[in-house]
Amino acid sequence: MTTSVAPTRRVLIRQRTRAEILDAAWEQCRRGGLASLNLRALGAAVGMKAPSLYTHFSSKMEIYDAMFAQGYTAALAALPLYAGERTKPAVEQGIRDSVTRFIAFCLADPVRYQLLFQRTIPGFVPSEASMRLAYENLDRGRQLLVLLGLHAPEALDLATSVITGLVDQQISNDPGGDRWVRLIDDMLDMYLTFAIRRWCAPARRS
Amino acid sequence: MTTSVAPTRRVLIRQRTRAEILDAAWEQCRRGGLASLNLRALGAAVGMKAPSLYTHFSSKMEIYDAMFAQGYTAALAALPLYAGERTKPAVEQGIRDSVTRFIAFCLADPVRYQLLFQRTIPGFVPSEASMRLAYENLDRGRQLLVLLGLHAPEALDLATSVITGLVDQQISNDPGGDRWVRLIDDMLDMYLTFAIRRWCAPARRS
DNA sequence: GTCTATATTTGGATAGAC
DNA sequence: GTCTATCCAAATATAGAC
Repeated sequence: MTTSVAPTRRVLIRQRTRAEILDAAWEQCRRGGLASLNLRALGAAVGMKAPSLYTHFSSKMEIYDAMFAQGYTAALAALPLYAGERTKPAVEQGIRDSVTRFIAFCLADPVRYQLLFQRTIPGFVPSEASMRLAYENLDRGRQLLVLLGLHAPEALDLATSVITGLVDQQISNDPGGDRWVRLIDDMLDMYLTFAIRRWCAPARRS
Repeated sequence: MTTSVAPTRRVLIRQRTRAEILDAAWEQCRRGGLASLNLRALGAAVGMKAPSLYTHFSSKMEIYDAMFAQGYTAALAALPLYAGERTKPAVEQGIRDSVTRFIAFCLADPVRYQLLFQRTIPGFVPSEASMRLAYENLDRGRQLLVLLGLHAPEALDLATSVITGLVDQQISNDPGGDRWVRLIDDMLDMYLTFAIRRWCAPARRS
């Protein structure tokens, strides 16, 4: 316990080196795809040899895990909790903004999207700490829907489904373009109209 | 030209061997993931050594390509052209059936889905012949929507987006379960209601 | 904390005998 | 057409010197 009291200069340097390595790792993945992460090249990019990386990360998978945690932390930052009025039109607009921002966040870095939201790295299993960030993220989406009166778990599942569907198609079939991005407003109209009618039970009917 | 007149016994045997290899390749991928395809193990599975595979396929990527073509051929078979009545309710039911069948086809073999509909194998680029099968598949979806009066390209893009979104979420977050499969009918209600209102211009407006 | 050297594994592909 | 023998090229990870 006493060890963490004084944030030594040495510790700060280590943290900076770690951050540099992760930056280089992102850069390398963006260029060659998520699976292309390579310790020799990564070492070279930060001016060291591959074995030296093991001073900072105990394995390649731990690097992926740190990237995973960074990505979800960024996602949470991109989706602040809604703090506007609680009137229905305001909340609905808040949701529209959040979803639009979330999709922009995803498309801004397809490799990050792949790491965070698809299961594509063979041996990679996120640590518990990282998974907590992921759950927190999903929960933020849930809270948004609750503000609209959408408490049903199905409402959230359908929402994640239409959002990731749109992002996936955009990335897979029109990378860098806007063929699906253009459909965001239609998608939101479609989803909100349906979800509110289906799960918001205006009076007491099922 | 004259060479293809007589389908020799030798040729038939070659075709059977090819088919055996591909079956084993699917099996191997289903077990270890799409990227796990390995020529030594594949050879062993069909009772030969790795180099012998090169008699039948000129490279590993050519095996993926053959699997890709097989997969899309199966997809086309799973989605026969609609041949029922042309009344609107009948056509709409036909679409619902087709989509439901298509989703079942996708979920029946997640590895196949990954190969056909996601970009996940590093160096793999489908051949032109294989791509034609992929386009033919998409076109079948387009034809279905046209029967409903949905000619807008956006209607097709939104449809592929909601369908793949549902499949992706099911595979990624509840493999083998039905958490998203249960939402198929809701998803169809949502999409069809919206798409018809949005793009079917009942009178001459917009 | 970083290096050199190396172990270890893996896996695609080719040459040439049979 | 299939084999054995090999080549070649990654790439992760460890040992031990400095």
